[in-house]
This record gives sequence, C-alpha cells and structure tokens, in this order.
Amino acid sequence: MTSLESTPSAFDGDGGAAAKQIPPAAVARLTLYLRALNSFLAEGIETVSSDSLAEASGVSSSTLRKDLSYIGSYGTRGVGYEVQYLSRHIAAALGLTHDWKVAIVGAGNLGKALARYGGFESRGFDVVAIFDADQMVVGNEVGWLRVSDVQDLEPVLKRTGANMVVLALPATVAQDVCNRVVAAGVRSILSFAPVVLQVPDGVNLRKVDMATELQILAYHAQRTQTPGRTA
Amino acid sequence: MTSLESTPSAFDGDGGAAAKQIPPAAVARLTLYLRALNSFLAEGIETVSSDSLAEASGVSSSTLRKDLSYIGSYGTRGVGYEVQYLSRHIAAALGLTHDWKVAIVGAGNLGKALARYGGFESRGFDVVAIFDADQMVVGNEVGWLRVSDVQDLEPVLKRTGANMVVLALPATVAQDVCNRVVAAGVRSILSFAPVVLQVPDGVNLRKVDMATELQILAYHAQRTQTPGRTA
DNA sequence: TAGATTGTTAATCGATTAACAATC
DNA sequence: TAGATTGTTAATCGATTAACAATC
Repeated sequence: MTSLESTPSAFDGDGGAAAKQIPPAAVARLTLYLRALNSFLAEGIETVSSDSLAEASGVSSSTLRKDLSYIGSYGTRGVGYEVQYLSRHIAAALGLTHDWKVAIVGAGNLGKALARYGGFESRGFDVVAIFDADQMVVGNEVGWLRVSDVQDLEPVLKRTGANMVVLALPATVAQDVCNRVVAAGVRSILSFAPVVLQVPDGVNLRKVDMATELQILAYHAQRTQTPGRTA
Repeated sequence: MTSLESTPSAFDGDGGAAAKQIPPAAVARLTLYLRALNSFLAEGIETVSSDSLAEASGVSSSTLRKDLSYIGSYGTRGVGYEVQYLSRHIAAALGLTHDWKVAIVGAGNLGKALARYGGFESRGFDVVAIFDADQMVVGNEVGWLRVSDVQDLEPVLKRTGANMVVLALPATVAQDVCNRVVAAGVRSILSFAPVVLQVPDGVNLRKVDMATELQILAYHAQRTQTPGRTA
C-alpha cells in the first residue's frame, strides 16, 4: 500500500447497530472493572465513584472514565455509577451475556489445573471437554470430565459445541493441533504453548507464556537490584 | 505538572555504564526473539536475517530491527545476524546471564503445575521452594521439592535465596501473602491471583489472569461471530 | 443553590511503520 | 562492483493524562 487508497473501513460511519470498536487496551481494562464491580456487589456496595472503582482496579480515574465512554454513558454526574447496572453493561459490551464453551487440549499438569480452575466457571466459561494424546491419560477423570482422545478432536468439539479452545500442550505439537482446531471451526484460541502460532485471518489467538513473564521481571530486577552476582 | 520543569531524567545523558531504558513493549518482544533464536540454534542455523527472525517471532521486520537497536548493533549489513551472538546479547540485556531462584506460593492445581513445568528450568529459572497453607498438603512431594508451610515463608525464602515469587493462590489471601513476600525483601512477583494487588514502589508485579484472557477473546468473538444465540 | 462527579476535549506521550542511507 | 540487509530517521498512529464544562 503506497499512497492512494487507504482501506475504507466499511463499518465506521453509523450504519445501523454496528457496535463501535473499543481500543484493545480498553477492552483488557474493562475486564478489570467488571471484576472489581462484582466484588463490590458481593460486599453489598450499590454505588461507586470513578475514583474508587479506578483505585480498586489499579488504574487512574481518567483512564477509567475514558474507557467507560467507549461503551456508553452509564453514570450519573455528581453521584457515580450504580454497581449492578454498570456491571451488566460492561458484561454486555464484552459479550459475556451468555456462557462460552471451552475445550482444553492437553491434560498434563497445566491442562488439568485449568480444567479444575474454579475461576473459569464463575466467570461464564464452561469447560466442556479435555483432550490428550497419551493413551495412559485418555479416559482418566479430571474434575467433572473424562479425558478424550485427541484423535477424536473434531467430533468431540462438534458434539460439545465448544467455541473456544485452550492449548496446554508442548510447543512441538501446538501448531498441528492448532490447525485442526481452526479447521474444525473454532475462532477463539488461548495458547499456553511457548511457540509462535500461525492462524488465518478471522481467528483470534491470545498467548500466555509464563516463562516470558519471568523474563520480563528479570529485566526489571536486573536494572534495579543486580542480584547475587555469583562472581 | 503544568508548563515548566519537565522532570529531568537523571540517567539519560551518557553517565558511565548506565544501561538505557528499553521500552516495555520492546522488552516483551525481546523474549520472543530469544526464544526463536534458541530454536534456530537447536536446528543448527547459524545466521538469520531480520526478515526471517521477525517471521519466526510473529512481528514485522521493522519492529524487530527497531527493538534490537535499543540494545546495540549486533548485525552485519548485507548479511544478517549471527544466531548465537545475538542470542547472547539479548539474554544479557534481559538480565538472563545468571539463574534466578523462584519460589511458588500455593500448591494447588496451578502451583503444582507451575512447579513441574519444564519451561522454567530450561529458560534459567530454578524453582527452589513451594508453599501451602493447608497442613494436609505441607510435606507432600511436588516435582523435586517438598511443600513448605507458608507460616515459614520468611525463613525459607531467606535460606533458599529466592529472588522471585509466583503467587498461585486464592484472591482472598493474595494481598496478605504478597505483603509478607515484599517485607521479606522480594522485589519481583508474578501473580496468578484474580485480584488487584497493591505493592510499594520498587517492587515489580506482573499479573496473569486466565479468565481475563478468555473474556478478551469473548469480546472479539462476539464482534465477528455472534455465536449460538440460545434465543 | 452549592458541592460533587461524570463525560469529553485537547495535549502529551509512547509505539509502530515505512522508507532509505549506510555499509557489508 | 552489484546485491543484500542493517540501523536509523521521520511520519503516523494509538494510548494516556489533565483539565474542565456539563449536569446531577
């Protein structure tokens, strides 16, 4: 693309109910606000100001108000936000008004930990299947599930209606399994495999790499401390 | 801060060996380059161009070269980069020239999975301790370690020389444990607890929240698909 | 009304990209 | 030398922040 013809964004004008694009950084923070609001709700708190919600979420109130402005105006000037009301609207904006069905591929330590992790169910994600390639593991119980053979990936994904997949498997096989998952029609993938995965356009891939997180910490630690130089 | 007096950055001029600040986004990507380089190395590839390294890392070559420019000039024009040489320099820039000692607090599903995860050791992180509060769990074997009582947190951190801590415990107790870890002198913390933690200045805290990752996927999925509306 | 707090604007800051001169 | 590829510059793009008018 050199000079003329900037790609015209077809859904930008007004065009019906087309929800506006929320900046990625704001989407990530909206999940924090939702979490904070839900814990306020659990404490019986009915109203919050942008200042207190921002503090509970670890962001500035300026950032908070700007982020909320992307999804609408759900506050009252001079008063604040009604907790439940705002929580519902953030959930709606994030697409969390119905449950999502999650399949986990890989029943090693991490896969099992994820399958049993209460934090998914409580936030609207149903784990509906878990797979492994090892015949010694297939058939084992993990939480409420039995481990399926990864050979049966496609039919089981179809039968369970899974629309999200978590990859918790070795780097060496991640791309192969990822391809099969995509071919089976899944468009949302969360990968814990420490490798770069290629996916076609229209497939959403997010990555979590725990060793990478430690490496980033190491960088900052080295700058400030300069620890036990075992000379 | 209104008009005059932009904060003068004390270490910007030249001033001795003071390593320049690398932008956060670049630090995160340097870990990807390092991973890609090490897998090139394992394949016996000795030289890479910015184009091929960028592709293997899932970024643009422009971004790659800019990122590398923050740590120095380790390539040869017309030729590319020597894999091992660049790998060493990135590792040095990230503070990965010596091993880091990691303690895990929480020996539940996730904590155990992390303790056994081979990806840490292979990238220079030694897991030296794992803690739990449950007396039924204390003393159990997890990988090469025995679970310590979290009551003994301070002495065990000291004895093992842990300089990084991973929190893999419930949201309700995370802040308390975090405070103790900080008081014990640890300045690098990776938290998997789904809660905002407050830490003093000078402590590096990174957060991984798996449910949040799924929520972000849900937002994008809802925008493109609009799945199984169970009307 | 007076006090409080939102929603929005405009300014600043940082990150990404394209392009190309430098140079192997 | 001719071809290739880095390192760097300048332009663009997106994110954050401060400030305040709108308004409950």
